[in-house]
Amino acid sequence: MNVTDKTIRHVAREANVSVTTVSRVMNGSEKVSPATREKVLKAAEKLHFTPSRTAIALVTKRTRTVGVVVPYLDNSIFSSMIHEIEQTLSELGYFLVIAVSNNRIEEETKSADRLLAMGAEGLILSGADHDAALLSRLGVRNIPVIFTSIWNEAAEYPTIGYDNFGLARIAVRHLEKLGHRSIAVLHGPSDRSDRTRERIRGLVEGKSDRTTLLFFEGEVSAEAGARGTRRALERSPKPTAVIGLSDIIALGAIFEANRQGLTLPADLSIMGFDNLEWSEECCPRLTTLELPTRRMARAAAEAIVAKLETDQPIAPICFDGSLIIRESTAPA
Amino acid sequence: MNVTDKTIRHVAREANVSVTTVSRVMNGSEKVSPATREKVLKAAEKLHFTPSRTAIALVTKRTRTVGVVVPYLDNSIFSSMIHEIEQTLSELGYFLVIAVSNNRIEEETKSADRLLAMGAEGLILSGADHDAALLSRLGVRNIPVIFTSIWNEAAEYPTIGYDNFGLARIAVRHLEKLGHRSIAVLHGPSDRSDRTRERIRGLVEGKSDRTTLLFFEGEVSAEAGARGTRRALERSPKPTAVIGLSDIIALGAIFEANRQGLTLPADLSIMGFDNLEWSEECCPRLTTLELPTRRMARAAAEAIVAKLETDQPIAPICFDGSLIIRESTAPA
DNA sequence: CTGAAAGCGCTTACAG
DNA sequence: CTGAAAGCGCTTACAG
Repeated sequence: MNVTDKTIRHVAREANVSVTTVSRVMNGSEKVSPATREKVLKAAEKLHFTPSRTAIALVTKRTRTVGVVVPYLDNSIFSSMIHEIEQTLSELGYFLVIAVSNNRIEEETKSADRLLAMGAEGLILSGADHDAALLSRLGVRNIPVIFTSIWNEAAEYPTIGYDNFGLARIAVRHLEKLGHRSIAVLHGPSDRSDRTRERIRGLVEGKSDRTTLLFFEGEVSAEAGARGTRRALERSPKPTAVIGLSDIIALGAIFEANRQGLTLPADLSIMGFDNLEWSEECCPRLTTLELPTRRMARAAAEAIVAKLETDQPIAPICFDGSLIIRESTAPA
Repeated sequence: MNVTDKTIRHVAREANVSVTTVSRVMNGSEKVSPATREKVLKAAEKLHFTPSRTAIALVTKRTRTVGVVVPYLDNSIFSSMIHEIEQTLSELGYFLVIAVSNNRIEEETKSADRLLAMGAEGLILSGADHDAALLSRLGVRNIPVIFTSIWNEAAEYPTIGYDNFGLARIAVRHLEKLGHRSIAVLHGPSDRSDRTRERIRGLVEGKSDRTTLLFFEGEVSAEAGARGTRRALERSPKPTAVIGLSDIIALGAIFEANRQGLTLPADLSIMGFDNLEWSEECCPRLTTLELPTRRMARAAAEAIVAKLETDQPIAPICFDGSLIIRESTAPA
């Protein structure tokens, strides 16, 4: 890509062979004599030759690039998901391009188009809820797509994720088992996230008739968690437990409870969703639902590459999450 | 890039002009009659034509892509930095590719090479401390580079960042003004981060002779912050204040202090560095040094594009940070 | 096992 | 204002 960059022709000249032969060596073709291969390799090394990805992309119509758009980057499990995807793709000889949607459909659509423009041959998206126009464009162009962080066999594209509904049901049952009958639920924008909607549904359908759920919607942030907790504690009777549908929201709840001078978890049980890096470390240590982020990320990356390489259909996968009981929840 | 994708030739045929003319229209050249331009635009739209970035890159030797490698993605200011860089580049018609180094020189080198392989024409790196071989490779290829998050006029490449030394000095003086004479400093791996070293130097050179600094090194995480605090509180006399050289470390300190039943900030003052999104919300609200991340990110992106477009030399910039005094620090 | 030639989808002198 | 032709750096039939 640079003036000083050597081309395949320089190598050919240096090794006294044709560019065809150089190309074959660079691509590990068998049909080259060991001696010739040696010569070419030596010449390539001597000239610091790196094949032009651009030229290769133009002729092969392959970029070996996959795109992923995530709702958030900070204070979320998405950064570890990206890390795992990148690692897996890298092992498979692929590149990753990423974009952030802030959980907004329009931003996601713009981001996805941008990633496509950057050469993404396949896309990994969060959730199953997307702009219809985007989906149809992807369909027309025949772009492999995987929906992650969700499990939905009826979705337009294969989902590789986990069962938000079932996990939320586990959460509410844990709280009920401890005797909680009035629970505040702090969650992000439900109209913009099917994962959130699924969790809410799991809570609602998983709870017993004697349990009351109070919902507070806000952003996915500690600030929103604190605010939701404040509003929840103004109710009477006060809820005895709060569940944040993301750990960062639960963290805000802890902050607010501390600020109000409550003793945790005696005065208020708090649960999260994610199991972020600091969740075990916070005070009290956070009871939460661990999501199978890394396994999911790896599986998604592998599946999309398999699809790209051998046109193998993508098999939907539902990974298990797990309840991690720590110190932030106690009997009501 | 796809079978169904139209090429410039299809458009030319549809509009009854040459590919040269289509190219000119797509590039907004003046030398096209309005009527012809109209015809071409109509044809392009009708065929859903999108020029192949790959082909354009091959012939122009320009990818309009810049790469940035950051030490971390989660629990850090780097995600907002990336967001701002991406936005700026996007406004300027450029693309962003990113990679994470985990603050390790070797990973950074690998990442940088990967970004270059992906077509990055310029690189934004954190700090001024990098693999010599990488730097020389960048020099040979004449790749524009900017070092961020640091200020160092003697660096091999222009720095667009802030004065970690000066900011740390402000921090220690704030604590001293409150009467603290024994201060625990919790920081990340100093051998891997010149930014950390600068901050430590600022603390050491900024403090008065009567103040004692106790250093505890660990990862950049809440867990490490908690562990460092634990060890610090085993000392006698106990430090009356702790400063985490990142907010996430300070958060760990808060967790640990809470766990030990301390009353904050009366029993222990805690300060951070970053001003993350939740720093104002935590309990007690965190006194910290706000870093000019967004301004810095925008300036870096603009500078590297200017360099790429007009070969304008990159002017180093030092942005101001600021001390934000909140509730986590009190008189000793 | 090796190479000459065509072609991927564009841009850019050059000529008119 | 418009177009024919060469060429960017590779790969891939095809021929030998």
